[in-house]
Amino acid sequence: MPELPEVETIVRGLKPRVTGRRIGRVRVLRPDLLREDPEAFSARLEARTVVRLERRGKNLAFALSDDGTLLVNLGMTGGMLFSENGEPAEATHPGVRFLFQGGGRLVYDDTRRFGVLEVLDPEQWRDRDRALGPEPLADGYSARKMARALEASRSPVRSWLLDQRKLAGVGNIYANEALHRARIHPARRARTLTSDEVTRLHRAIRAVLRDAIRARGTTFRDYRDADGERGSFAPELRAYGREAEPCARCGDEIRRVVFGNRAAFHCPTCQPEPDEGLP
DNA sequence: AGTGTATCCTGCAGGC
DNA sequence: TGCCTGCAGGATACAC
Repeated sequence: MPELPEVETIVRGLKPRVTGRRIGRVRVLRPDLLREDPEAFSARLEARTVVRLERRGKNLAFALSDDGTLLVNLGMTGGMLFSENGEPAEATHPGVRFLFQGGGRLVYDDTRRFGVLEVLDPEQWRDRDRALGPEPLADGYSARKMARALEASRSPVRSWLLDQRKLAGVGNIYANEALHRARIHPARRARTLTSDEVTRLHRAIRAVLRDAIRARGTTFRDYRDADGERGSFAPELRAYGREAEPCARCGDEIRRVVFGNRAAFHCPTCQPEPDEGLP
């Protein structure tokens, strides 16, 4: 569910609420969200202060006063809900509750429980951070850098975009949207993109992520921000979820194809099929 | 190296 | 109304 724009929206909402606050009690209602036992997890958080909160790819990283990091991946249906008084009204499947000293409650909520919460020591966090690709919205992320990385891969470009080791934060919605905006078929092999196409794709990714952040994310069904509010980007989607609807650019019918185990949406006219070269 | 498949889990929409 | 199937913003492990 949550991709870069959704996680960014949650982080922005949470930051002023949790930064500088000391964690009191941690209650684990759903131990399968963790990779260690609930007692150990809670013990590594209680009495620590959140000194900083940042987004890395699709993850939330809470920097703690003892140099540990609480890393949260929201999976498909995870969310972080904050309430100053009592349980957040939107919490339907609470998994972990963080009670702050002096009031304030943060609830990790997740219907399907594909999410993961873990406390990392500095070395573990450093390794995890290194394993992720660059941030697409970083100033230093140029079309040139992207071109070099694409050249090294024979994967379909949509699969490349979903690989968090190549680029951190893009998921299925925004991969499809960026490819539609850039007029590139999702199954094109990464290394076959022309330099014009790479330039368009680089620009399209950054534009669609920024547009979606401005709209506070896409709510298809589950996604809610830290206050339980929906994102408003869904009506602006041009390809994702629009099978059989007219393409906003040319009017042809958007098609849905499946590869890499995920649905891909494209306009057959604007995003022509790659000819894989007959024998 | 890349890709299809399965897995974790719940809820909802659509067909009959 | 009820039952069944398929599908979903993610990540990973496996066999070929």
